[in-house]
Amino acid sequence: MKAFIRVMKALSDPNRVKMIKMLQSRPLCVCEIKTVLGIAQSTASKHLKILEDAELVRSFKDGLWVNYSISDGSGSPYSASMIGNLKHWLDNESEIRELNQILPGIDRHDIVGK
Amino acid sequence: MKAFIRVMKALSDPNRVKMIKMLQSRPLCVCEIKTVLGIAQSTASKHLKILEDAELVRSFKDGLWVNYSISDGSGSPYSASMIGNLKHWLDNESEIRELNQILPGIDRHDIVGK
DNA sequence: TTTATATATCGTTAAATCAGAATATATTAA
DNA sequence: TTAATATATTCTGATTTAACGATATATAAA
Repeated sequence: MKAFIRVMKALSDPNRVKMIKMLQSRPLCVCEIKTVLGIAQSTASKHLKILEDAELVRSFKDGLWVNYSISDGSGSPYSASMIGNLKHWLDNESEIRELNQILPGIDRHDIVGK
Repeated sequence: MKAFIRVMKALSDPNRVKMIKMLQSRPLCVCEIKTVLGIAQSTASKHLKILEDAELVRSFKDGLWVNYSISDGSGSPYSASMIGNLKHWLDNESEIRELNQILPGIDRHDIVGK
């Protein structure tokens, strides 16, 4: 039950759902994600931790960067199912379409501020 | 996006998930649900409202009783999908098995206190 | 009409959640 | 070693959530 609730809670926040949808396009670092969503770095980092605890995403360190990507689903049937659903769900929502417009122009090397 | 979040939030509480699982056995009134879960009547009523707002359950009045049942899924693809998943998910969890043991012995006419 | 009963709503309190700023940690570059 | 940078963690305040008791509403029974 706890694992299921963890997945549902992880998907109960708009920014976290947007993160999932973004990561289904390509892996991203924290600074790319916070830039697209327009939120503080600490906020993005915490959201990603919640997604990772629910086994919806995973992370790999690459020097100074941490790359987040969609989980392969092997960890939890609940996260695997929801990831599958979210491949198509919400695609027609304006909030999601905006992300997909911005995302191709985002490059971690161009991100300036702190 | 809001409809999706509403469904995820509705399923983010253990008592509400238990309600869904119970209602997948048979329709129930509020007093049966509160009795099985051991919670206050007002608490049960509010949880059911949240489930109904997410289109996961529906209700019909029958005199003094209000019968809650699982939604037919026509209202929302998100709720329809989650209801389908929850037909089998969590069946092996001890918390859910206990419910299914208690439930057959529950009859609204035998419920005494307020 | 009066009484009893099932449910919904309101009021309150405690706990959980989310936000950003500030700080700590870890790695790379100089 | 020192400086710069990406991320994680901590702290604090504001908002949301969940619980229960008390009250309001609606229907059935007497």
